Amino acid sequence: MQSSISESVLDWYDKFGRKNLPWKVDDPYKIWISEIMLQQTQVQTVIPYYLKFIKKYPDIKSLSKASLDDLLLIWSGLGYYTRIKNIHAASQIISNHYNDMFPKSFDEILMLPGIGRTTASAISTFSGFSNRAILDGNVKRILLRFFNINDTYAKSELDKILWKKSEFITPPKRTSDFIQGLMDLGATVCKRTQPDCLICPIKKCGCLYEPDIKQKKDIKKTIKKISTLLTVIINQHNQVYLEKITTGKLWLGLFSSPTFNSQSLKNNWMLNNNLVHLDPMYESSFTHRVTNKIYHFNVQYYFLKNDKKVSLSTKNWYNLSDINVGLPRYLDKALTIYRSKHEKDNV
DNA sequence: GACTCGTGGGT
DNA sequence: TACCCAAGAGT
Repeated sequence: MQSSISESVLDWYDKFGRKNLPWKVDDPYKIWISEIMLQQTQVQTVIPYYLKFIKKYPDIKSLSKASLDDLLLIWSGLGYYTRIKNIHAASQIISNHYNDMFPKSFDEILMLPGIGRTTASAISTFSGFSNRAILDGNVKRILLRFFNINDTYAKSELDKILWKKSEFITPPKRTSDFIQGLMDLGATVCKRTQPDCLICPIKKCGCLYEPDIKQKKDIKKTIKKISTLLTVIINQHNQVYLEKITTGKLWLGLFSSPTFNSQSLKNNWMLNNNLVHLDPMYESSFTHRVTNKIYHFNVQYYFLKNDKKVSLSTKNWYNLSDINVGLPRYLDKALTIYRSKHEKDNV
């Protein structure tokens, strides 16, 4: 007689589950913020961002008063910036239409921007408003292995099958603990690499996974290499010149030193701003990977003395020791290089 | 349905 | 190194 998956997962969760995560609280607002942060982002990365975010914006009311620029600043470095734009939009909806109370019904939660089926299920179930299955990366991996599902389906069809399976194994009682336990199991036992099948609580439930059988590999995707000129300008007040990114979708709304795809475009910009007389203090280069692209940044650092010929806007300068706008990680890297060189120069 | 969106970590 | 994946959703 095989034990049921739900009982086994719940027993295991009671003993080994991650119950001290900071978003294990009775507040749908905080659960919402954590669930958005956790999309495609590992727990250890999220924790410091979550703590800082909740400290500054402890409820819907404080959040709904924040500007998008404020929110991009606190999200800076976490990635997938559309998430925080959606949080901002959702906060306005909740403030205007739900009287600053996070909605309780699954359908209302699902309507909010940035919230799909898994996130809506997680928020409403963890909040005690519903008892729904989820289908995140952990649950997908567990189901694929447990039921030995062939990876020959089209993606949409596979998702349908996996959702059915997830609903099938998800119990109507203690649903919150079950879906949390399932994710914990995926993260700590049924891992992507080197799964610990010997200690797995649902092995005895009829798991069909055989770790020794090699899985077929996906088709390799080509990685684009992109070369970019990054122009870091520092003035005599230890301020850096930054512009808001307004083109494309990547890093849209964050702030950066000017970037150029070619030397001639950079030359034109230098000419238009009366900067051609400047020589770089030094140069550096580094790479920054973005999913299927690798940016190779060639950085030139300029020092600008008080120079009235220069036509850069006076509004675009930010104190290096306290930059109060959101930056992409690549600019952090570039500024870290500057700071380390600057400190050496002062020794 | 394929593609995009960031960054950190693992192999 | 080059590639994969992580509490996915939107276009």
